Amino acid sequence: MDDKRRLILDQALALVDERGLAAMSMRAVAERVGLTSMALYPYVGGKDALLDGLVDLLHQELGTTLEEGDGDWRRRLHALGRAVRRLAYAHPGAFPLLLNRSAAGASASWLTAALRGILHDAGVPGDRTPRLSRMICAFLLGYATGEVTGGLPAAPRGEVAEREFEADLADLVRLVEVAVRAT
Amino acid sequence: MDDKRRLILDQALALVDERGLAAMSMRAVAERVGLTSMALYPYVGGKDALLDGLVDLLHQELGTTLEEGDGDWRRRLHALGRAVRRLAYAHPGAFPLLLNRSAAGASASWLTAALRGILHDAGVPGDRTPRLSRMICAFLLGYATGEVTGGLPAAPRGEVAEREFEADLADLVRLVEVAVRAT
DNA sequence: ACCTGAACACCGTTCAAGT
DNA sequence: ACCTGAACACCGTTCAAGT
Repeated sequence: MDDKRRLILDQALALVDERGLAAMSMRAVAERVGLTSMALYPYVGGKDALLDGLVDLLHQELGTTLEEGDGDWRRRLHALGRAVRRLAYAHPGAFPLLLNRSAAGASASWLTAALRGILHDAGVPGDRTPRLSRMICAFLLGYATGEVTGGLPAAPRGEVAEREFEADLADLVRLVEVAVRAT
Repeated sequence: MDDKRRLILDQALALVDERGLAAMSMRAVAERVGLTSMALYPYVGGKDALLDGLVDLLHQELGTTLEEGDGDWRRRLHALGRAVRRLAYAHPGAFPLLLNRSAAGASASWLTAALRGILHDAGVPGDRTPRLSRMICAFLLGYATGEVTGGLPAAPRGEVAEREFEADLADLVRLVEVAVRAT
């Protein structure tokens, strides 16, 4: 079965959620699944590959969470930004992996594709969308990571942080509008 | 002597530069310094604290590298952005620590202070500078981290990447200008 | 004061062996 | 086919002991 691999990855993510990334040893994951650590290797292939699997899982969850609305691009950009931030708070231990590990997997390029689609619909000229989408991606991942790890200095907390993030998203919209007008 | 602590941190950073973060064990650092791992504890106090020390070292190096020019704010923002990116390429193994570990140290808030100073001189209203400076900080750290880890999808390489980053910085300048006009 | 040896409880990973 | 026991070379950290 290949859903065994999925089961292992799910349990690994749950473990990281509950006890942090440092607590995720092969042995601890195996115990959660009811196996020995050596039994995991055929399914997930070593710890490094397991971590890549978690990155993939997070990207998938982002895609699932996000209601792929066909509303106007501003609303979709807001929705994407909020989804990224929610993902960070849902998995504070695992989320930093997104920016720290190579985004080679197919589900990783989903984010880029979604972002480019939004910019396209906003009217951003085609030669500008790759760079602008990478910029926004870097901001969203960097911001959410910093919020969840405390890596960004002088970060607010709770409801204030939420309002500030909304204002940031509005600034991103403005950045896109400037790119459109500069055509 | 307290320069012994500094010597240990320097050797730890050099080790990470040469062989990656995963290779930085207490024992490996100690061997580089000519001691046993147990001798490090009084100076750096455990591995976690050593990593915090590396974060501090990177922030300090950023402050040193950056010619604190008194030119116009646009040039200073460019200089700051380039300094952050250069730091990432100088220490690709250690740089991701900046966003992944709590920025509690005094040298961490230096970056924020520098950024706020630039925005202030740009004419950004005082109640807008904290949020805008955090935005730019998140982008710079997120972008440079992603570039160095491959965590940002579809990232270009070499000289192309450099030109794209310059264009990104120009966009940041535009973002600031918009914030000034919105007063 | 500064350092080390020995020890403890853990790692990731391999591989022959079990069913 | 799927799993485990035993083993290997490593970890971080403590603490009594050395000089």
